[in-house]
Amino acid sequence: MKKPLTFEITHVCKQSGARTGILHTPHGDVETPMFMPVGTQATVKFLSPEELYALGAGVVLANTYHLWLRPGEKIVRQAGGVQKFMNYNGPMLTDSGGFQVFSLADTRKIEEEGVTFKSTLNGDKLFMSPEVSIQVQNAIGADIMMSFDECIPYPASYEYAKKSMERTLRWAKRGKEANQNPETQALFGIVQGGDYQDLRYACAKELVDMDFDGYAIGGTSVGEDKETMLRMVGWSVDHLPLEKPRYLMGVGAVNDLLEAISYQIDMCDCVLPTRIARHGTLMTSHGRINIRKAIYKDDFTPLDEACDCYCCKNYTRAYLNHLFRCNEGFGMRLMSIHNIRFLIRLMEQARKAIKEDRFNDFKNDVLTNMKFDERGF
RNA sequence: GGGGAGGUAGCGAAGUGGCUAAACGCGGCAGACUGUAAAUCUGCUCCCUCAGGGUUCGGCGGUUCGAAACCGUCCCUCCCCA
Repeated sequence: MKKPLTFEITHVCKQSGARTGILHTPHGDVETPMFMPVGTQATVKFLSPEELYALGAGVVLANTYHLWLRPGEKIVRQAGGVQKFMNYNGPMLTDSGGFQVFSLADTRKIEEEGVTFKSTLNGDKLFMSPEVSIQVQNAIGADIMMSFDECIPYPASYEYAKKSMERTLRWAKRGKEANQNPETQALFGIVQGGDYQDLRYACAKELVDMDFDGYAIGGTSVGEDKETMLRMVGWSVDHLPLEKPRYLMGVGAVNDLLEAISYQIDMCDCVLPTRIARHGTLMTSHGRINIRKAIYKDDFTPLDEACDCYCCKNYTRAYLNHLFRCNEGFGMRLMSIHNIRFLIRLMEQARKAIKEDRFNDFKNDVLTNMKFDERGF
């Protein structure tokens, strides 16, 4: 059977064990480890596809739940798939709706068959199962699809984490069997199991037995501390095959990304850079700043003199401060461009360091020189 | 000249005898944000030696146990007619 996705490891860092690779997708090749910007509603908020190419965005995410509700997967299919619909010709990945099981917890009910959501748009009763999620993702047509899982909150009891993880495994199997496009759309399984070693191990092993195109680590970045997150990542990764791509879901703080790479993580996505940009918080090589602050009102220096993005090359902090205070969309756009470019460039630098067998040095330099606080951005 | 409306914290605007240092919005000052219900959310925003105290609602005077609110007077804005 033709494979929709192949993964090639190009180097393993002698210092750290971190690796670089190339992900070959139907919409092109991308280098790993990489950061993937999130475009939930078939758009990375405020950014055009041209800007995404310019940023070096490898893979862009879209969201199954949100596109299912609006405009509906049939429209996306009629458009010729999500890439045609949004005019983005690079590789794309759809999250399954599993995160909405977590983020929309107040308005949903989980059962073995699937999850009943109360529509966030009009209150309609909606039912998403592993089969529905895959059908919708088949219609959306992204290069990589995710299994429909339950992203559980932290903390969760052992009993609940176990019950949920076992159900997520059954859902993964059902989703895989429901996939109509196994030769053109890759499907990843998602390791769950909360903060419990044996559950993470068991989940990973079962998923590997099912043979997915890649494996994701889910259930992190849901309120736990950094130490806990890394513990969960470590356990999840222990029993995953080295030759398959590994995707740590929902991680985008600088220190988290660098730690993830140490665990041979190849892909990360996060709304963090775009969300905080819209809220006026920017990642810079000297740490985090909030452009709203009065001290930037007459600061005519670039946001980050070390950055090569369109925003930093052409505009000042004073101008960004002004645009933010005026609530101008162009400010949102410039700041989104910067934050995404900041993380993508960080990953470019990480890849270079890996290839030069000095990733640990690189990581330590970044974490000390950038003066990032506990949050890591 | 005649008639009418009104002056409340940086701005707009509620409040028309005690529950009011005074709603709410804006502005300002901070904080949060990790597979996006997020251009969102939270806190603070008269002064001070701040679990307390001080001084306020155009000015002055009065009524009252008590006034931003009631009365008198003065000042100032805006609208209509001439």
